[in-house]
Amino acid sequence: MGRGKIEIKKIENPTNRQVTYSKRRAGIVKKATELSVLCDAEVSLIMFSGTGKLFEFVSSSTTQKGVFDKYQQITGTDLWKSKYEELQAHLNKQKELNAKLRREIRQRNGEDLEGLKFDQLRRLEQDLMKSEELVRLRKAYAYFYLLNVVLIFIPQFHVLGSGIDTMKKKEEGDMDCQYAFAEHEGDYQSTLGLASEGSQIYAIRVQPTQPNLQSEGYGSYGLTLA
Amino acid sequence: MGRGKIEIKKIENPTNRQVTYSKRRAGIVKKATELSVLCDAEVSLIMFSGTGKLFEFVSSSTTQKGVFDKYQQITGTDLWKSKYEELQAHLNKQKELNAKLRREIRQRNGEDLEGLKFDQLRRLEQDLMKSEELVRLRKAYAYFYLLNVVLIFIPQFHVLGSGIDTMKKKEEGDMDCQYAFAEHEGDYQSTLGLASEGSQIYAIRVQPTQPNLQSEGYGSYGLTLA
DNA sequence: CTACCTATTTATAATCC
DNA sequence: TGGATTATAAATAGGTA
Repeated sequence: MGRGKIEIKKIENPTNRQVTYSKRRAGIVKKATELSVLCDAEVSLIMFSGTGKLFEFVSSSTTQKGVFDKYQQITGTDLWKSKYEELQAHLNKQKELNAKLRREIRQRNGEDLEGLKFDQLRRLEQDLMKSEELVRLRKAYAYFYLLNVVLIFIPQFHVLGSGIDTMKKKEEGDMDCQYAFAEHEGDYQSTLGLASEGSQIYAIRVQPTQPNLQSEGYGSYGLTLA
Repeated sequence: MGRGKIEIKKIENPTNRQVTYSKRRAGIVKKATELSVLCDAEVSLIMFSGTGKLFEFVSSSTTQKGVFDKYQQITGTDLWKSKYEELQAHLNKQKELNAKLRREIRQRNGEDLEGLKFDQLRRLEQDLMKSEELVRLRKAYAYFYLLNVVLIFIPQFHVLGSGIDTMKKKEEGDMDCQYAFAEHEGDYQSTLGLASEGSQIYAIRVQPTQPNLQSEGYGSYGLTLA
């Protein structure tokens, strides 16, 4: 080397250390190049200086990825296995969940019922009936909405039967409005005297020209029972 | 180096090449060690000989995985990106699908119906009714099964009404059995004269002591309409 | 293969610009 | 920093065991 023997231990002076690093780095890269050419070997050399700066060399016949793939293949370990496995496990869970959901849908669709016992089938039937009722209720909402009618839900009136007649009888009841649909743009004069069977929905004519009678809740309108 | 200047090109003699590889490999590993100690650098050196044999060196302060993670972090590239991205994309698709399935279930359960229009709701209602019918049918099967009755499905009889009376009237019909439930272990004398409303299911008394009358299909029994 | 030997080439520490 | 110089240590080709 140079003027006097070198002790192989960390150079304390940062400037000298950096200078030595630059020189020796060039040297080792040259050695790596020679080795790969002379001996037809694949060589990968990666170096980080104390400041974190990267220097690398890799034989022209390959790439860093190529070297590492081969490295992992030969050492028989996948260094990123855990990362991969975690993702894979997550995926498998999702797939499993998916299968369950699909099965549930099939059963709710009247398919794939072979495995179910009488009691389970009875429960499923009741479930479906309940759902049907909810959908019907919602459909009624949607129907009125289509016809530009504001709907008021009055939960206190439990079994009122259906139709406008019952509604008229209960005109003086405690009308604690819980839901009010926003009005549809269009003809506010439309009025409909229908209600979903067995539910507490009433069609109410909107009179937007009248001053507000109520001012709390989800917006307020001048309302009169049709 | 040695006796005379060396030309930096592949050594053709395999033995000499191998010898040179061994010597220079030791040399470069020594250089790498010195570099990492003297200059406090992280060094990774991976070599494959022409025969595929692996030699490696890595600074004691780190590991090959550590070096490569840092390498990828600094170069800003994930060399195994595609591998993970593929998996990740798959996972995301599953999650998305999952959300859709959940939504469908919720809707079939009468929840989360806000976004649906009248027509969609009507379709959903019809779906549910159809499903309910199927579940009811299956329930009837299960009920008869519970009671140790063998059921025969006769698809040709389309609208027969319900009950044992109709069945008796059609006793002479073309009975092309398509489905036959395996008998339940227990009392073969049980007979039930009920059928699921509007479907073609009949309860038939099993007479296992009698010789087989039919021998094709899913198993054959001696049968008499109850 | 590994170890040693030795003539030579290379690498490089110290120094200066 | 970045080269050029130079004295000297290290590396190593080729050989032998």
